[in-house]
Amino acid sequence: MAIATSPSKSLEDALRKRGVRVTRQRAAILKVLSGADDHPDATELHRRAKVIDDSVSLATVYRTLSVLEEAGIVHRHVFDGEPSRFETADAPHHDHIIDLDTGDVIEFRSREIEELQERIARQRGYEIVSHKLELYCRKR
Amino acid sequence: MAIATSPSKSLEDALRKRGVRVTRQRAAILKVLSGADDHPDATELHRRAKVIDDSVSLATVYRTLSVLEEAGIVHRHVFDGEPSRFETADAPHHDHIIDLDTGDVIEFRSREIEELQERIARQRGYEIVSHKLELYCRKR
DNA sequence: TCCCTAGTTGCAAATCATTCTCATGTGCAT
DNA sequence: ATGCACATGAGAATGATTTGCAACTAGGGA
Repeated sequence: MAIATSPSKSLEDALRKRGVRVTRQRAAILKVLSGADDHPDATELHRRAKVIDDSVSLATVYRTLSVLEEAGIVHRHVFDGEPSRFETADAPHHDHIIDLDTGDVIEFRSREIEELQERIARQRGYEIVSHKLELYCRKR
Repeated sequence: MAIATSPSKSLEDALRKRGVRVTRQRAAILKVLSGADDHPDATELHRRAKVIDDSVSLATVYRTLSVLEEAGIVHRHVFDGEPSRFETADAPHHDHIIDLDTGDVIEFRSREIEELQERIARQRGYEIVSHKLELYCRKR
């Protein structure tokens, strides 16, 4: 018989394995994060987490997001002029198109660009720790 | 005899031509901006502008930067976790390497990446309004 | 299962960058 | 030189995020 492990449960295990305590509020936030298919910000995550556990405070949402980011479980995206948005780090690396009219975020991936970046940094004597490629766009 | 037009004087003319008033404080900020070879933030620009004209307030620095940005005379860069930085828009378009250890900003340019971005956006039915490519790096 | 304690939390106050309000001042077309 | 639409300084307001602190609790060990 297969073990039905929900995505947030396996994230909880991953956290415990790293010595991070899985509290009631962290579990709620994890569940929300792994169920999200968009790129919510802290306030929105707070709103959603409260549905699961009304006691979760906004401060804890922020604290938890930092913890999860450091654990490599979520990625933070800072788009121009808006609060940070978050997504689980399970998907392979990708960059973003931000629809300026709707705020929608479309993910894309380009191995070619990635390689060019690598080459550029190397030429200048640097190694890339992280990078950000955002296309602020409008429908044609 | 050649007319010695300082970089900030020609910026002043460009502004007046666009119907933007060149006030004492705007002139000071323009002089600082055109003399800067780094990427200062508003507070740093305020510090420098006060040397020229002690009356310049931080609020006016912010207001002026917005005006200059809209006039296309300066570019604003929002790097992760730090206040916005500014530079005059005279140099051709370029992207940035941010040295994570020193905060230094190195400019670079890649026509190939630019074209790839263009293609990616187009494929998704978008046209690029602006884009951001930042490489957060460490010396190798 | 119960305990203990280092790690967590909620709340509110604090920070930080940036914007806004408003009364006063001034660039510049006429 | 003059007027007035636009600018400015000072400080309060805003919005996102962080922090101080006293009360709580996860989860390893007895």
